[in-house]
Amino acid sequence: MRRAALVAATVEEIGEAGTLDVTVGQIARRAGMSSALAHHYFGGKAQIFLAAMRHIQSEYAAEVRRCLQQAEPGKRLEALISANFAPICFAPATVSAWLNFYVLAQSDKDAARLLQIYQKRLHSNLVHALRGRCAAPEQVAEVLAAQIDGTYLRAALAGESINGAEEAVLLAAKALMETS
Amino acid sequence: MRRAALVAATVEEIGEAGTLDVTVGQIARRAGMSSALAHHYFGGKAQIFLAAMRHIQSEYAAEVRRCLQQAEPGKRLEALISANFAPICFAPATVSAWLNFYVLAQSDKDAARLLQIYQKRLHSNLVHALRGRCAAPEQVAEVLAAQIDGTYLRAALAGESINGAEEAVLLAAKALMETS
DNA sequence: TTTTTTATTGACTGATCAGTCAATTAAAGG
DNA sequence: CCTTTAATTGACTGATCAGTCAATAAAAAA
Repeated sequence: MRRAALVAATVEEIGEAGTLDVTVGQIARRAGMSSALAHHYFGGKAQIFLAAMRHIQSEYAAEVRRCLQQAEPGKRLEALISANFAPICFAPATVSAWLNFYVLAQSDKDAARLLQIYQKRLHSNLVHALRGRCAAPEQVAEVLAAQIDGTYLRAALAGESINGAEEAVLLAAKALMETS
Repeated sequence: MRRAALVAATVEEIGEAGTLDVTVGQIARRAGMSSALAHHYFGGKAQIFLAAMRHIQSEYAAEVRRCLQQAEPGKRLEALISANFAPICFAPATVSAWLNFYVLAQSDKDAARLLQIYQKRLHSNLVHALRGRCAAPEQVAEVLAAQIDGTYLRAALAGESINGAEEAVLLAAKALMETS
């Protein structure tokens, strides 16, 4: 499928360049087609990138479901954190795409809407996972969401030493639950 | 001073656009001069933006010094966190510039170096402030640095509801110190 | 005043790129 | 086999912009 190839090529290209300033031509060439065809299938550059982010988010959502399902009831939070740092979600190119997506969401309405969906879902997942394990799930969820995003940010910049990221978030989570 | 005006205009323009894709012409016009003059003083667009980030970082460093100085020895960490959320450092345009700076640091050598300086200094400040207040200052500093960056990230995207950001980081800091 | 240096700009250039389109090839349907 | 539909592309276009430069104005030095 051409659309799938373009979505994959988009993530790879952005991951390699580290910026959203990749041309449609580059993406199309990597996907093995002409830039005109890319336009034919998606209409424009913005829509190509949004499709790529939707794909990343659906893979993320699937990973979350998978981890939550096979988690014992009292370990939902650990499963949720684990999902965020699964290889599919935490690959350098993926993280780089996220970082650029954040920047885009500041100026692009569609990106902002897509981001809000992710944030709301993460928040509600966190609150649910925290219920019964701390006194103020809402407040702790906010803090933990920032912790996850911040760890992502640093991962995108570190490149290599991504080790310890999940452990860091787990540490914060445990500390927050024990003291609130 | 022309250079100062350009630096200020750069931050404003990026803050308003939410992206690094602002033209030298826009920046120069906001600073009340021609784009040719902007090139005359800085040499190129990249250097204009780097100068703006250096300015932001020097203001930040000054705020950190100020807060640390007037803090009692046992409250260094609180002072450090407070500095990060001072109006000068936490203004929407400033946070937006930071976010774009992060993205740039993925592909630009000079930006990466500048970012590393900031990260190293923040880390060493955190470790110093944590010494004697928890068992594993190094580890906690990593977690807290991510917490601060993540909170910044969310601030750039929230726009309005920046309230509670400092409180969130403080909450995380206290929890981490009590449990490690 | 004259000269030299600095500040300043409008007008260009060269390159890049998103998006279009008419034309070609291939596939599907009848 | 013929026809209709879909896939595919090379070649363009129009616009944008970073960076240059020669020329002018202003200020400083002599």
